[in-house]
Amino acid sequence: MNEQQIQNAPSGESFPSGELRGLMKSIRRIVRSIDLQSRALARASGLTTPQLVVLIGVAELGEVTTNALSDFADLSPATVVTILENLESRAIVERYRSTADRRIVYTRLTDKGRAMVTASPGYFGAEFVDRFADLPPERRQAMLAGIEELARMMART
Amino acid sequence: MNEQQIQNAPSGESFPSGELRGLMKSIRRIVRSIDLQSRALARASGLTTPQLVVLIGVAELGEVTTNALSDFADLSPATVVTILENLESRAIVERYRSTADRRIVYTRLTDKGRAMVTASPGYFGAEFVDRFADLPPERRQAMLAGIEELARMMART
DNA sequence: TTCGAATTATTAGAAGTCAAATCATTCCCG
DNA sequence: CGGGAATGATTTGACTTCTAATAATTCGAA
Repeated sequence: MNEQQIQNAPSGESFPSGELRGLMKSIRRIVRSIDLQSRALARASGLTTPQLVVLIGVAELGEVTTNALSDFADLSPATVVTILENLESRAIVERYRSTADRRIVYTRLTDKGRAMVTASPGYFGAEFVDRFADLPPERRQAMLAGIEELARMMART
Repeated sequence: MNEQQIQNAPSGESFPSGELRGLMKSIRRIVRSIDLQSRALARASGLTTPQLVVLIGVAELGEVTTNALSDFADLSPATVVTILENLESRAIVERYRSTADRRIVYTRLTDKGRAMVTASPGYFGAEFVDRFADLPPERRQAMLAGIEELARMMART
């Protein structure tokens, strides 16, 4: 009878059993919303959300390694490679091996990539941004603090 | 210059431009954590997180339609069908058409499925559950409220 | 009654993601 | 020096998810 069974065997635990249920429900809604938003973004701009995150990573970090982008974008190195190959095939980024250490591959923006970053849409849909902007600042802060804490607690599992 | 460009053109907007950046970062960490946790869960128990969510949906809703499970699990109907076919092939659920309305396919647990639900692990890893349990109740509440609000705002976009 | 619209489920096809294995290169210690 | 360990990137293979199109059935209004 391990700790995880708290959801099925709630009695005597240190917090209400429904909390993790509700948390999973909210997370699933967020995950799906992000997925749908990413597909909509791709239809509209040609970039999925992860592609956009990686692209902005390249814009911010300059000449950057695959692993650094993996950390920045919270994606596995394998996935970053897939995304970079896609962006490279569209001439949005270019890649080249370091001469000092030939294991390392640097990625940087092309001119076209710079233009795309400048013109890039935001991560979120306009409806969401509007709703977010309408919240009182303290509500926004509370929300952000909650999400950050959750992210911190879930990572490194 | 549309609303979404707030992240790139922060000046004169109604909230700090970094907030959406931080929000996306947190969401990406959560999405990835859930994905990794789902894979770990699958290795340990043979069920991914979405499969477990659907299975619990069947357990709670009884004889249930594909669309009802789609709402419950926050997955497209197509994905629910994929998951149900998998669970059916493993004799965890069984499916049959309604005689009253032959468009409808009901799903219910088998005996094996009932046993799996009883023995099922929780959605989250033990480390997370422990950390969550250690939070003061008001922190947990604040976190849940923030996540729920975000989920509400992001859905229906 | 009948036929077009709506509903329910499914299939087909396309992307994205990760773990594990692998390749190339560099580091470092004996 | 020389060779095993570490590092960085990539490939392989499997899986999940979605949209769009399709099939089957039922509903409802003329």
